[in-house]
Amino acid sequence: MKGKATSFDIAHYAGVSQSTVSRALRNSPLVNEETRKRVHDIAKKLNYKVDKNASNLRTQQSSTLALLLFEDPTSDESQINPFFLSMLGSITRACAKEGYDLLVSFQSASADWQADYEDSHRADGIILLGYGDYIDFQPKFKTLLEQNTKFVCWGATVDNRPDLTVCCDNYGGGKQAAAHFIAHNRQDCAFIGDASDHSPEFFARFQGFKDELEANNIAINERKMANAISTEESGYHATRSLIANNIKFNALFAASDLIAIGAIRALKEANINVPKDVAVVGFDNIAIASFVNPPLTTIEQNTTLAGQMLVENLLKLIREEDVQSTLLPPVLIARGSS
Amino acid sequence: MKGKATSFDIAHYAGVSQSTVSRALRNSPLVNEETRKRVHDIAKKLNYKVDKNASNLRTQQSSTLALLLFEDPTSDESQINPFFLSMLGSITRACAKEGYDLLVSFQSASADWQADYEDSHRADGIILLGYGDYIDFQPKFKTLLEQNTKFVCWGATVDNRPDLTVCCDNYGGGKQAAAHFIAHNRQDCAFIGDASDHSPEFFARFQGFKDELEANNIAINERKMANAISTEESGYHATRSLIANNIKFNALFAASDLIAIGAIRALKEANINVPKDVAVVGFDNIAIASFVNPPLTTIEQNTTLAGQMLVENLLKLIREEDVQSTLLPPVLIARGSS
DNA sequence: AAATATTATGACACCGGTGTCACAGTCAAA
DNA sequence: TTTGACTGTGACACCGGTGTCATAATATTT
Repeated sequence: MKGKATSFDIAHYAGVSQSTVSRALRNSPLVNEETRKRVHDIAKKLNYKVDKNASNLRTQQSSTLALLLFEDPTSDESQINPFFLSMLGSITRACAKEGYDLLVSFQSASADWQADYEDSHRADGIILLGYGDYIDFQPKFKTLLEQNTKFVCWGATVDNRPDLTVCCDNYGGGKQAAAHFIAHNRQDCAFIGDASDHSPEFFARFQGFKDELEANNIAINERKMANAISTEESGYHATRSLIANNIKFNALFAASDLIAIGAIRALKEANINVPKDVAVVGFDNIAIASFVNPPLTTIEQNTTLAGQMLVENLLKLIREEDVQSTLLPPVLIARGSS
Repeated sequence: MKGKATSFDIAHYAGVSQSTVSRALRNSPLVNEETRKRVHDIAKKLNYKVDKNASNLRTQQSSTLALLLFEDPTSDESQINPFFLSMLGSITRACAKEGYDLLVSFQSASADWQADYEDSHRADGIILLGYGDYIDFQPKFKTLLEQNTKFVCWGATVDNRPDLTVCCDNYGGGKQAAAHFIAHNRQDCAFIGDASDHSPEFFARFQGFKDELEANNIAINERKMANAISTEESGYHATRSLIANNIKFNALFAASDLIAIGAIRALKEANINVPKDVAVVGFDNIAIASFVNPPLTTIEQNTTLAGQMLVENLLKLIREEDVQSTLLPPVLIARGSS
């Protein structure tokens, strides 16, 4: 057999029409059981596989979802944020479970990616995944909505469409971090992350943290805050600058685990003991967190659930079913760093 | 505009035939520059995107590669080996650079995955990625070859087809580990991993390690070897069993970083100091390695390069160009654990 | 001016399936 | 026996592009 077998080849061998082959292979109830079996057998023998392109073209759908990963533009090119990798893993699994393929693609937030996947029928829907400056995204979200492109995003919110967002209750997570410090009698708190609204997730974490402190009559000093993006390097430098400015604190909430790990490095370097002098709490619970020294206390995001929800919600959107806004509950994992 | 725009719509607005639109959009030299521009402008205005399914169907190729990830069947369902995640990242990037999309899929080694991607024209070629029991694969490799399916694999070797394999020089890496121990005067070596040929990569690492020791007149005692798969848990238990059997050693080579990290946990628990009492060397240089305590000395595999080579070689195969067998040089990264 | 080459375009078959419609054959109800 | 329902199948248009061939219009050569 030269080239791949087509349904016509099978039709030929089975002595039926190509239409019948197509129906038989999709187990249409219209075909006779005996015919169905014969066709299936021949298909197997010829190692026949339905041509996805032809089938997708006709049915106008692809059984494929696209995952677009937006990385922090300033982060190190060579390493992907482990939190996203973990999400990627869970999304892949969730897709497989639903019988969908997953196209993975890295994008820079500024690029002209909108609808490049869905309009071209490469994918039935898009999952957007990224930290960072989602402000750039709003006009693109608008375009996507206008085109009726199906998409969900992690973290970022889309105006008036809470159903398109799956995210962790960052605000609640921030509160948990604060409550944890208060419970351990650490009231002199620092925050490292991005407290501006450039990064809505970090912002919400900070907001929850601050609100909980204030609810307990503890103010957070602006000088005890430093900006960082989600890398170890950035956390390290931010913390160093606090230390260099002789800022004192006995508790540190980092907006992500990578930041926290960098912070711990800076603290150690300055001979500040963790957790004795400064308790540190991170966010994400990436795999590394439990292996650093001391093991990192952190607010866990359930990536398995998150991936599932992203996929499920997206499929609902595709099927034009109702979708609820999805907030996942974070859980504080207490370890040695606090 | 209801529904997506097609090339006919553009043809209509541009006052040319659909054929010309198709040519213009692909910048065929056959079309007049002025026409080309006009068509492009209208396409942009209508937010037109070429339907990939139609185009792929006609051209019989998909500009897509499939990545099949085979996980250690016994490993924890919820976590993906960080080394693979890192590979996944670099493969994704390499694909993007070459203008290919990447379909990602998790598979169990035993499943009936062969050719499910390529024959169906979902992808032009397949990348196989996995540790573990590649023995199961050989018959499937045969099927793939018979079908003339293009594929490359990481680690595993395919009979008589070294060009289909990209892998790290595991044997050389093992030698480096041994040389490192010898240089630091640690001659009483243990090995944790799988020294059987179920796992060709681990086996090669062990073989190199052993050969280098023997080249220096050091024998490795079989009792100082324990089996483990590539998880922290497994490394922990294997090491514990060595300790429980009162086996003594002052150097430990783990077949992967995860195993090494588990081993360190077991050693610490038994109050054996790393690196003073036992020097530990791992393999992979996963992200976690530099953050554990003590930081792990390890044999680095260059995942960026590996991903690139896998993609490049696969594309060469697809284009029917010659491919060389590719062995990547590992590099020992000395850190605190040795 | 005629012959030839070049350029730009349209018509149309084709890729390999899916879905609709028509229809022959069988069976049950009227 | 006729009518209507049901079953299983084939013919055929269709999805939205791509590639080939024919052809009209223009430029170049003889």
